[in-house]
Amino acid sequence: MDFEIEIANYNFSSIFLKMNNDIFVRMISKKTKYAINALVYLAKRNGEGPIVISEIAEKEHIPRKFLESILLNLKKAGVLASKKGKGGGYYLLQNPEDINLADVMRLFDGPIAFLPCVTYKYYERCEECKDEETCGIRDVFYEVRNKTVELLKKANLAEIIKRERHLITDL
Amino acid sequence: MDFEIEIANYNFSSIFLKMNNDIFVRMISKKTKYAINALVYLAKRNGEGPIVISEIAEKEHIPRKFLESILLNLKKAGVLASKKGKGGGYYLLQNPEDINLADVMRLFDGPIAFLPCVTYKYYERCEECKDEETCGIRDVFYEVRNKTVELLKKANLAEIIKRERHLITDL
DNA sequence: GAATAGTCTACTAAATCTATAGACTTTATT
DNA sequence: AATAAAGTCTATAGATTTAGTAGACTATTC
Repeated sequence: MDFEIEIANYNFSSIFLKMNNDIFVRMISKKTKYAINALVYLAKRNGEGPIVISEIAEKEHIPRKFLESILLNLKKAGVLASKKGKGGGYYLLQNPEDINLADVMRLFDGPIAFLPCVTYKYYERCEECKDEETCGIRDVFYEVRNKTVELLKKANLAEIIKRERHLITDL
Repeated sequence: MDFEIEIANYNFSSIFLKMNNDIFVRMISKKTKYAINALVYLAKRNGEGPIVISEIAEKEHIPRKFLESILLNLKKAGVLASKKGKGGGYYLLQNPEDINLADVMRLFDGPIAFLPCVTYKYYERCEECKDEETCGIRDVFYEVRNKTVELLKKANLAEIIKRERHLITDL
């Protein structure tokens, strides 16, 4: 991986205005990241029966109590199932092929689009917008949303694990 | 524009978990939206000399005082110039072709990537990550970032205005 | 019935977003 | 020189979100 492509025409002052504070603001939340990591972990051990929270927390470096609530959310969303008591834990309820990053991100962080007027299920007009029908900005962000969702939908748990294997092989 | 494509394999519970509060959390900030709208406005009137803040604020439905600080930021970034006193105002310092959405978004909202480990200039390791080199999740988000930046870089002010004209024609 | 393991409710500290208020500086015009 | 126009700078604040933590409760297995 390299980022050479972009160096060519980088015009702007490269300094973010918010240099003093945290600039990683619009990224996916830790909740989503933890969820994805936990799901990949469970996908790798799919079929082995329930896995306890503490194992996932430890192996994936996720705060245990925080992970609890995340897994609970995934259960409510129908992605995971759980078993209480000894020998209990969490396991996938769907096939690894059917759980993709677009859905996980939406579950925890809401719509993937950059603007409310180009979301799939949560459409909302931009307050300041003069005419949505002819908005060139919207047109761009609509394109970006579509491409992003397309790539994230392809990225299911099985695919992520496959990529991991490829990356290891290429080392 | 329609969203039919996606309906086919939408597996998850379609209800966001954070239904009670604002779900439009990860979208671009109002600051960025206002900045883009102001820039497009200035691009349309490029060559007419300085435009006063209040005119932009009024026409684009942006809170005046808020817009002030945004334009100041854009000036500091070298995108705009200003003139004080009577007959003053703001105007583009760069060609409309050279001001693109990727740069504007970065300026106000920080990196475009979904993960700190795939940013172009603000790389940071994910704390919880076990091995970045073989991370399938990173691989996916790297792809998404590249495609997104590609589309957003193409979207310069001239392009946005061109799209607007096309959309009007198609009505 | 004891140990294991998930469930639920409540709380908190820190940060960010979206502004608003007001004093100050520079410039053009009369 | 005075005045009005217009951008600049500093400070503040309410609302919301994020990333947790604490602790009591419930169900299951041995």
